[in-house]
Amino acid sequence: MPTLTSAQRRAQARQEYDAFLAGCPSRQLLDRISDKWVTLILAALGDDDGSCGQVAGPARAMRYSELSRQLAGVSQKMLTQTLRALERDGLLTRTVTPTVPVTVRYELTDLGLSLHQAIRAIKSWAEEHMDEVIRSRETYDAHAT
Amino acid sequence: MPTLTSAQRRAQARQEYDAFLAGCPSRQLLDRISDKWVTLILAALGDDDGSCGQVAGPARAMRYSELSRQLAGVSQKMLTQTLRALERDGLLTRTVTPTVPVTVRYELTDLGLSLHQAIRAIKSWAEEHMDEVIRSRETYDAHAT
DNA sequence: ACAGGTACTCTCCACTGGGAAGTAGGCACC
DNA sequence: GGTGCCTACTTCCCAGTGGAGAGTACCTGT
Repeated sequence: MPTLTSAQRRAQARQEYDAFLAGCPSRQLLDRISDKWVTLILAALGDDDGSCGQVAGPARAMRYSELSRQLAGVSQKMLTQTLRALERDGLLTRTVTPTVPVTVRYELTDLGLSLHQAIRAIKSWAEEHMDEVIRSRETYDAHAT
Repeated sequence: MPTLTSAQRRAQARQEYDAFLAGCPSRQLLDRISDKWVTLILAALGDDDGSCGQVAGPARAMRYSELSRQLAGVSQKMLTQTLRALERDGLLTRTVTPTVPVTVRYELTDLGLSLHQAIRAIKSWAEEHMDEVIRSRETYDAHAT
């Protein structure tokens, strides 16, 4: 085989890279936090409100229905799925209390709390710079027209 | 209409929330950085290698093909799309030089660089705690079996 | 006995992102 | 001089992911 097409070369590179990717912990975490609902749940449980400074409250532990209400955009499927994933990763604990209707409480672990701190940094950035981003979008769109 | 079903109430809550959501800058940003490729491009351009401590290099500006190589997992479609979005948001600049085959250079703006700093915090967290997460997953899976 | 609440699960569907191939347009080799 | 290659994309098609909404199990109050 004399020459490889660029497509072939790219495919090969990707394969090597994927193999390397699978073994990279940081990348795995990135896939985890690159999930909209993960960050929102972290924010909701991490005492600061997850809803832009309105429904505040230092609620450290929350019930399924509370989370569902606070993150109103989430589908029940994704809420359950995401909570399970976070529990699996040791970021929160799930406690079932066999009360009248069962009560399930979700609470951040120390690990989850520490990740929440990192996410707060992103949130601060957003609050500080989001207006710049929005202005940039406006001028960009204006030029594009 | 005497009673609303819980489904109806939920639907209503979601609508109000969505309307409010649209006006929330932090949430908009969250949608932006909750994109796998956005963070990876930020990492690649932000001088520290985006590839787990291997292909290091303080390359501040990169060409399309360089990015494509370094983030080998990305499809060309998504790379283009993501770069355009980041340019629109004022996080990076796109410079076309009409050389023999056109050369396009992408470079972080100060704004992009500052976001990169925040993302580094997440990266540090990952490097510090990812082994705990992995261990948690293993024990969780073991119990589930 | 029947509506209601909690914490889910299930099914269907629309949209998103991936893969691969195509495009423009200029050089370069034969 | 035509075939082929380079970069930086765009386009098309398809599979997988997430959302909407209904269904489930179990108990309670009236």
